[in-house]
Amino acid sequence: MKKKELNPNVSVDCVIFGFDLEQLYVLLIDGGSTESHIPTRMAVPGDLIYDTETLDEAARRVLKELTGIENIYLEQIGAFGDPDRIGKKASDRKWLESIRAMPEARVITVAYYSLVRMPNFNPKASSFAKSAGWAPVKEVHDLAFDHYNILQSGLEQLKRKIKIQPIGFNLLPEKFTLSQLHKLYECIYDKELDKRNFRRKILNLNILTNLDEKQIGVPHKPSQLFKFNEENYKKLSEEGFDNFGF
Amino acid sequence: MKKKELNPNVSVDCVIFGFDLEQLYVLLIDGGSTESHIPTRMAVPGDLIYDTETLDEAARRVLKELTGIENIYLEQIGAFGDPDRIGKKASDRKWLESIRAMPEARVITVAYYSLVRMPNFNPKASSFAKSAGWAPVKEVHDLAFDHYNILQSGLEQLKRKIKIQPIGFNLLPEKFTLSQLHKLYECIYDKELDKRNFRRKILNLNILTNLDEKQIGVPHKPSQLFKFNEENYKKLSEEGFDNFGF
DNA sequence: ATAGCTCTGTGTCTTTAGAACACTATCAAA
DNA sequence: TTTGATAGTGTTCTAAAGACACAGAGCTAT
Repeated sequence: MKKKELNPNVSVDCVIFGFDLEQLYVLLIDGGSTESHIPTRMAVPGDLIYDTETLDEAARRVLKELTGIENIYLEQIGAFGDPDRIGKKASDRKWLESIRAMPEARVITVAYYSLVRMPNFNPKASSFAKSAGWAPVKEVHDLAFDHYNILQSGLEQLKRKIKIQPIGFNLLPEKFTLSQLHKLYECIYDKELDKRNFRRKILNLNILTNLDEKQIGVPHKPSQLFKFNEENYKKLSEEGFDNFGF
Repeated sequence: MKKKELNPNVSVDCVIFGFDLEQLYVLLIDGGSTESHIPTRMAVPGDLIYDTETLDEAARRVLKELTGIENIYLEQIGAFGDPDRIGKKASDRKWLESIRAMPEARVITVAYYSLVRMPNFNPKASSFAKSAGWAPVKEVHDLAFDHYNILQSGLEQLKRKIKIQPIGFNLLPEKFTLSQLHKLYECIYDKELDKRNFRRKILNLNILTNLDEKQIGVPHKPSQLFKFNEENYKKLSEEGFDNFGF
C-alpha cells in the first residue's frame, strides 16, 4: 500500500460551469497577491493529486472541497503538459511559491469540466482557494497559468458533447421550463435558436416529462414545468440515437 | 534550463492505426518474456516523458523512434491514471522491471491516437520495443496494463471524430479510389454503407479532386483515382460545415 | 475469341429532418 | 381595464438521408 502523498508532477483542474437562467458562468478562485503591485490572478480550482487516488477521484475531491457537492456531472477534457505552462509569468510563480512545496516542479495537469446547478450552493474557501466566485464565461479574458486555454477547451468540449448527449439538464434546476432550456442552448451555442423549432424537436424526442405543474410567482403567464426523463433517454440512446443538436 | 531527464510519473502511449484497404490495424509492440512460462504481453508503444518536452512532442518522439515518420496525424485521447493501472498483473510488473528505473512508481499516461499510411514503413525496433507489428483491431482482445482500455477509447474517439472531420484520408494512400474510401468508412463504423449514397454524398462535398488517372494492375475494370482537396475542405469548414458522417 | 468473373459506376423515389415564419392566450401589476 | 411580458402553437418549403438494381469495362482462363 502506498502512502497518501501528493504527487508533485500531476494535478487536476476543474472547469465548473453554472447557469443562472440568463448566462453561463464559470467558477474561479482567487490567487490574489498580498502585495498590491502584483495583480490579482484568477484561476480554475485544482490541486496536486494523491498517489492513492484515481484522476477522477482527485477531480471529485477538488469539487467537493470547494462546493460541498458530490455526484455531479464530470468529464475529462484532457491533459495539458507544456513544460512551462505554470511558470511563464512572475505573478504565477509568486502564487505557486505560496501554495506548493516544490514550486519549480514540472506539473502536468489533467483538466475536467463539470456542470452544476448554481443556486444549490455557494462556493466555499478551501485548502487551495482563499475565495471563490462565479464569473460570466463571456467576461473572462485572462487567467493564471494556462487556465484560459483550459477554459476554452472545456467550452469547446461542452459544445461538442451537448450535440450528442443531453447533458444540459445538469445546469438546470430539476424542474424547468422549455424557455429556460431554450435559453441554455442559446447560451452554450452563443446563437439564437428558433423557439418553435426548438420546442418541436425537444418534445418529439420524448425525453421530457411534463409535470403538469406551473411556474409560480412570475409576473407573466406561468409556464409548464418539465423534468428530464432518464428512462426514455436511456432507451433512445440504446437505439443508437445521438442527435441532440439544434 | 531544466536537465533532459525522464519524468518518472508521466508517460505517453500511442494508439497507431493503419488500414490495408481491407481492415483496420493497430501497431503493437512485444513485451514478451524471456521466461517461457510467462505469456507474451503485447502493448501499445509508449514511453516516459522528458521534462523538457511537451506531451505532443513526447508522442511524436515515440512515433518517430518506432516508425521513422514525422508529421503524421496525431490527437490526444486523454489521461489514464488509475493508481494500479500498470501493476495489476504479474507479467506486467515483470516487464516494467525490465524497462523502468523505478518500476514501482505511479505513472499517469497520456494517450494519443495516430493515423498512418501502413505501406509507408515497417515498424522498427526501438528503445522501448524489441519488436513491433500490425494486428487487426478486431482480433485484439487483451493487452498489457490498461492498454486494451486505451485502444477502445482511441477507437471510440476515432469514430466520433471522423463524423465531423475528414481525417480518414490519413489512413489511405495519397491517391485512392472511392471504393477504398468507402471500405475504410465501413471498417471504422463496422457496418455496411450503401455504395451509391456514399458516393453521392462524398462527391457533393467537393473535397475530392478527380485525378483523371486510373488504377493499374487490377484484374477488373480500373477505377478512377482521387485525392483529398485540402483547400476545398478548409473553405467548407470555415463555413461551419461539420457533417462528414455516413 | 469468348465466356465468365469481378469490380465500377450510375438515377429515382420516398421519407425524414431542418429552416423560416407571426399571431393569440394567459397572467400579474399598475 | 389596460399594459407589459412571456407562453404556446402549425404550416410550408427545402435539403438531406435512405432504399433499391442493373449495365459496362477490363482482366483471365480456356
